[in-house]
Amino acid sequence: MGGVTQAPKDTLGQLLLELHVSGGQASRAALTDRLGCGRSVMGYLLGELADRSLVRIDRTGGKPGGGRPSHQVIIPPQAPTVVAAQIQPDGFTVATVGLGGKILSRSTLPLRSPQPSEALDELCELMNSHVEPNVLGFGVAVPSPVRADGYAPAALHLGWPGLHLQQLLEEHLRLPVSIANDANLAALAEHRHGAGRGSHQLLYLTTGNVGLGGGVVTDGRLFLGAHGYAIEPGHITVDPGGASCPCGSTGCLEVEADHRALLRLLGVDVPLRSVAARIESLLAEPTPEVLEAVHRVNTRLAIGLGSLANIVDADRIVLGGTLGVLYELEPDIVRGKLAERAFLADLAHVPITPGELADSVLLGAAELAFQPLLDDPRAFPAGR
Amino acid sequence: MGGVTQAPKDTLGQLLLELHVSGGQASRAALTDRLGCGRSVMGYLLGELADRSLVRIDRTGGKPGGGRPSHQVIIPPQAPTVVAAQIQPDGFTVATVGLGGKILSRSTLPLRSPQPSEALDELCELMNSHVEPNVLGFGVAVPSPVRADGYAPAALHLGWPGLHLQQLLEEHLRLPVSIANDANLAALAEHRHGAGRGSHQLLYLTTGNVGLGGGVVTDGRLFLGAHGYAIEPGHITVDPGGASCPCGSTGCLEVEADHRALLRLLGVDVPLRSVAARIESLLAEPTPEVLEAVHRVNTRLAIGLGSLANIVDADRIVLGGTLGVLYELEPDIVRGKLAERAFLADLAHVPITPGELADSVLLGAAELAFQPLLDDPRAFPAGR
DNA sequence: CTTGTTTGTGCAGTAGCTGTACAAAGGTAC
DNA sequence: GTACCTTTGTACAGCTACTGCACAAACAAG
Repeated sequence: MGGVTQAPKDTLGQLLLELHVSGGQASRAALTDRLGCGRSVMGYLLGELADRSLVRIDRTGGKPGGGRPSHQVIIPPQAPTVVAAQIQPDGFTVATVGLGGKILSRSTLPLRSPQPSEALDELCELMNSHVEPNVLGFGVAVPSPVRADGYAPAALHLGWPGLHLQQLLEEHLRLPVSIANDANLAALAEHRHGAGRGSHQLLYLTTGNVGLGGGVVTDGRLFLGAHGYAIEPGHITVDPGGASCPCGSTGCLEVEADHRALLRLLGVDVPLRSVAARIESLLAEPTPEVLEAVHRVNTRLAIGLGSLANIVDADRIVLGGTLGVLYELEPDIVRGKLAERAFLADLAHVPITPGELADSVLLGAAELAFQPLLDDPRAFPAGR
Repeated sequence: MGGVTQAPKDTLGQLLLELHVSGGQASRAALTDRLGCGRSVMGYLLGELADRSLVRIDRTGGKPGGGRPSHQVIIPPQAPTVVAAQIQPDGFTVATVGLGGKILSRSTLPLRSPQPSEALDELCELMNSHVEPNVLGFGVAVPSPVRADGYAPAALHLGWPGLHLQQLLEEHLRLPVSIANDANLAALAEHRHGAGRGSHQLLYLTTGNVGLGGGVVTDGRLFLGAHGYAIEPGHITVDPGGASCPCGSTGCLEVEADHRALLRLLGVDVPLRSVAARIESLLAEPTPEVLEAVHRVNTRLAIGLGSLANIVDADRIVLGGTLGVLYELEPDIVRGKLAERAFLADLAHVPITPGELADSVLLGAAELAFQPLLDDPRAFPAGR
């Protein structure tokens, strides 16, 4: 976990972050405004970034508007990039991502071996093949909780045992590696580049093929807790007398409201890897039975949302994946149940939106790898 | 809310905070160690603090130990103080508190009028009577959620309507006023001066006469959420089919596990203001019936703790007030149930301790008033 | 009285801003 | 086209909050 808890130390990091979340391009005047610094400071800071080939200044364009037109600040092609990887039950996705959050190239690899060591070898080979001279490091998203030291105690849905995943990967990769939980990273990505932009306290929930994960982003930083395990929304109790959960508890939100719960209500049984696809096809043209099952699941979700809202006090809630689709089938119901459970109106009157990013997890992994650069751009080679 | 979310901006604030949590006295060498700075920096910083009469250096004493004995750094009597106030259903407590967290004087006032405006007039008079030349400001703890702008939407147990409490108090007080929720402030106080010292992620729960509140302290800062309403542990759902709660929901932890819940199980009915006292007397020599009721309540509490642990990932859990007493009657039961509900062993294997402070709420209110000084000591008048 | 260890001090130096004055680049009015 | 306004970038001196180094002070052990 590469310092995601640390806020940028100085103004320079803030500037680079601002440019990064603006998609890699912004007018100099707008940046000065958003940083709240003087114009001369901006000149100094941009000089520092330019020394490190992190920005290029375009002195021509700019929209008029009365006075001298502002320069455009652009992240150039030779700026640093990172290699992001996503581990999924059925395979890997690897991508090269540039500052600004743009995916420059991507490749996928089906999981061929159930043995972690063999599978990781293949993953590392693919990741290494993405390395170019300007790659800073690797970020890896894992469908498992991840401890601050890089240990993944239980990639339940992969069938892997507890592994010192970061250490294992570092043995095969020659650049710095950071790893974290996939749902946490998706939350971070939606905050930086998606539906959570500008939020001060973002609550994010999502479902994959199985399980229900999420994350909280407070003032731009992932809420990681003491060990890195914070925000396991799938395992808050929504009904102590409910179904038993593989985690050992009963009535967890995950067993009551994830994709499998929905399929169970419908009496559908499909293999793990095609759960999400099946859900999607069912929701495309929902029958009355499907809608009723959706209603049951949404009701459970709203109970969980209520508990979370009372703890987190979010100013935005983003629902990733098909969770957003389920919500949009009956937003008023979910909002109503949330309002019942929320302790105060302010806790419930929060914008709820589906996620905006198709590759939130992958982009989040890239954010993880970019974080050291954003935290302290000056620590990176000043080059010519 | 006076900037409790802001970490000290500079090293000077960190130093003053370190001295503050050390009880107002520490050796210069120990401080240098804990700040991780050079000895010359410490000299410079102590000079800055001395210029502001915030410290006195005692060059004599010090324990030997091989080399030159280290000076003692002491907060002198003329250092700034604050006036802290606690609003309770049956009256007010007001105290003058010094740096280091020592209560210098205190007074109480029974609540004479059910009218907020009259009651607040009396409170302000008492608070003003505590003002001396070196008082920096006021901190007030309220048995209600408090919004970041000082609005208290529902002091349910006082019977007061929503009030712009901070504004109302400021009209009668001539020094800066900060207000916040009492349970949040108790959490902050236990972190700075009590059972939560040194914790990076503290989860605190407590009960008063009625209700169940708490707070989270992350890296030394109160977790306040988007509006200031974060961490209402009393209103997470522990049983959707459970008793209805005045908040409009059902099966809230508060109605299932607070003091009234315990008395309800025992068929005892006493007026609000004597609930806590009655609980205390019952627990002093518990009968088998009392123990059984305690068991029921502890079981509910553990369900809530499980949900909270899975979200917060604390490295310490502190139970304030009689919650700590209930826990200590059967710690293994609570720990066991928590382990069942926690998603991972690391989330449950957390030290659980009763609170250490008799006046946690009052001390927390003082912390609130001290915060601007700790955030930026240089902003306060230099020279003697 | 020497040696060793730990601690405080003086002072020159530096990074990272900050403010001010001014120049540049556009539009608009006449 | 020229004068004038607005907005923006630039140059440069100055400042604050550290940082590092060399050295002196205070004790204990021998």
